[in-house]
Amino acid sequence: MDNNFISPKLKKKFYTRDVLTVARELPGKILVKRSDKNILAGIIVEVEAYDGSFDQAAHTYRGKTKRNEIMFEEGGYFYVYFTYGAHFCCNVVTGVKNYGTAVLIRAVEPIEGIEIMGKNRFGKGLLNEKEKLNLTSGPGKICQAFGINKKHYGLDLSGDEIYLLNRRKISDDKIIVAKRIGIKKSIDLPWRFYIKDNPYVSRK
DNA sequence: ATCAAGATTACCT
DNA sequence: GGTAATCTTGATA
Repeated sequence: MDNNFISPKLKKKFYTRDVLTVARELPGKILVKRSDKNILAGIIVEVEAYDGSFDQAAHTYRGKTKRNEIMFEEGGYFYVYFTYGAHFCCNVVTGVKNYGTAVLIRAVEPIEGIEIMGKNRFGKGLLNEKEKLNLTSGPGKICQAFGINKKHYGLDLSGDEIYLLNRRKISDDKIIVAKRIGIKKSIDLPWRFYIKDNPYVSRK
């Protein structure tokens, strides 16, 4: 096991800042999911910011509902939603209470528990190169590989089940800033951040 | 009660 | 490149 795992867990303070600040710093951090049976982990390589105060693509744009209520809490909670009849997507809530902001985790590079992720995604632990690249290169894929679902809605990221670990910040010249993917409103906001040339990024 | 849309993915040509 | 699959949610009546 490499020294990624001695990195400290990101604390409340990290998440309670402005959503774009947090989104910019998330690539390079490590997503961890722990259970009594195993540890799954991956380096975040792609994210998108959502801000309900004026961003029409955000789930919080039209106010609080049962589905999005956790996004109106202060930063540091896990927002999981279900979409297209098939996929869960996971987010990190940011900002202060009542802001309605979060960062969607769109892709990670798997580093721990790859065999279990393979079983969750493809029903087998031994993967070829193509399958490995397809493990967690999209928001729905991450949740399937990590076994993230509705049960994890609203988890506190300072707890022990799901959390992020710090790592050195990725330098600006290695972060690509782009328009977000898969939305039909507020499409021009440059709120997607991903690591340059990383093969696990969902799309160029 | 009904309905349309969706922060996607896998599979097709 | 394009599109079917699939069902929860939120909006409207």
